[in-house]
Amino acid sequence: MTTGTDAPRRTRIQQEKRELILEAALEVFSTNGFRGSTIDQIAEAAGMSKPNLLYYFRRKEDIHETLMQRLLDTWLAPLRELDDIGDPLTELRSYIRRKLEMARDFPRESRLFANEILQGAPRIMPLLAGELKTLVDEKAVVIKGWMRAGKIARTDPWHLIFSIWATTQHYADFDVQVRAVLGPNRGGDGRFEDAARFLEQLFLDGLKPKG
Amino acid sequence: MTTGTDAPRRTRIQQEKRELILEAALEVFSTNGFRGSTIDQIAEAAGMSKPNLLYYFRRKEDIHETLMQRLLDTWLAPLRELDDIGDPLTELRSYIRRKLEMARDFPRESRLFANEILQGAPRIMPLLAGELKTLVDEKAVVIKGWMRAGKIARTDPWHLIFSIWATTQHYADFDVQVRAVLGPNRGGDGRFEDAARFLEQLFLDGLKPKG
DNA sequence: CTAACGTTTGTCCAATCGGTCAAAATTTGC
DNA sequence: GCAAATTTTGACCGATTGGACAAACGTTAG
Repeated sequence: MTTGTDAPRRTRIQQEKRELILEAALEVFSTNGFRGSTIDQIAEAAGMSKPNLLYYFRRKEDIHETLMQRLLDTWLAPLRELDDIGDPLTELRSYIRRKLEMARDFPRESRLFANEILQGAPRIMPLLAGELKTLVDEKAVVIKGWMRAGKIARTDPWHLIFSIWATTQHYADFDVQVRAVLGPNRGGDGRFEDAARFLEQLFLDGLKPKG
Repeated sequence: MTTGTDAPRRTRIQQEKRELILEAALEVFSTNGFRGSTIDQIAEAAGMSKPNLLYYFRRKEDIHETLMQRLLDTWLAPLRELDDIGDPLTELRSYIRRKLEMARDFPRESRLFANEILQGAPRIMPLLAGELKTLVDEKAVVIKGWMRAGKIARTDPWHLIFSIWATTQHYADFDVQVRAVLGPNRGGDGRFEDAARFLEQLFLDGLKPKG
């Protein structure tokens, strides 16, 4: 009731232009943060005038809000897919791989999310303590089951999920640093394959020598 | 020559007030980002008027620059300490522990750094490709030596360092999310001990069951 | 006391910001 | 073609921003 009608009933032009604006806003917001971005920047990136943009989104915050709502769904999709069918280690390995692919293919989304969290998540705090916590708690139960069954080592499921998030999203959020440190040779397109190989080994075997 | 005199020759009051301003600016910048922070906010946090603040730092950027320069040194100190003396696994374990303690004790510094990197590191890019890369390459050689000696498993030293950075700084940069997901019970002060235990196990043994 | 120096503040400014509005241009339904 | 509805724009507004500046304040050495 508070967020307007369920069926926005938009024209074809409205849908296209709104999509154009959201795409431009993702680019601008993810690199400058919310307060660091201006409506003019977004309008220019979308190829339209500022008043024209404000015809489709009345306030700057509306753009950001729409962007965040869409983002969370796609962003949590890989975790939702983590299921009890199949081998646990394989399941976890493919979750890590999927998350790393998202960091590679959707770095702007990752940075937008990181920006929001860094600043204390003022706009999505309820979602974190609600929807997100519920989902993670749910998956923690699944993982605990695997531990009880002796399929994976006993450890803390919540921190395990955190570590997967941290290591994979690092390649999107800290991409500049990763490329700078790896240098021109190793910092090229192959860095994600290297990361995938490393992470797989880390999460499966750790660092202790085989002997 | 381009950065003025080597000895700024400041009075006692100047040193104290500059320190006060930097402390206030760390608080403000780390929570709002550079563009999201105003001189007025920093001045108020430092308990002085805006023109008075501008008497000690002529431009907003000067405060940020001074802050970043100091930050990098202390931030990289744990990695510098990573040495060839002592047992490799112990050495790595204590590096992880030190980094996690820094995330716990200096979260504002971590967020300030994360903010800068997220936005493409416009102000410290030369440092990343220079000083930072040199240091990491140096330590990568040390780690490679451990691998050749059979002391730790063979893997990519650079990505190993990335994963330590990512997992430890996650508890500072994404603190709001961590606390929200862990909930009121487990999200209290004990979360860093839990994280330390988990990370130690992850980096040493991975997830494969012991059997 | 007073001159010199370092410190603090009130006032002001130009630029930029998010957002409004009425009018013009365009598309759409008939 | 034409009228209604939709889309686009130029001009504008008040608020906020980073920063300048001169005057005032305080302190200290002589």
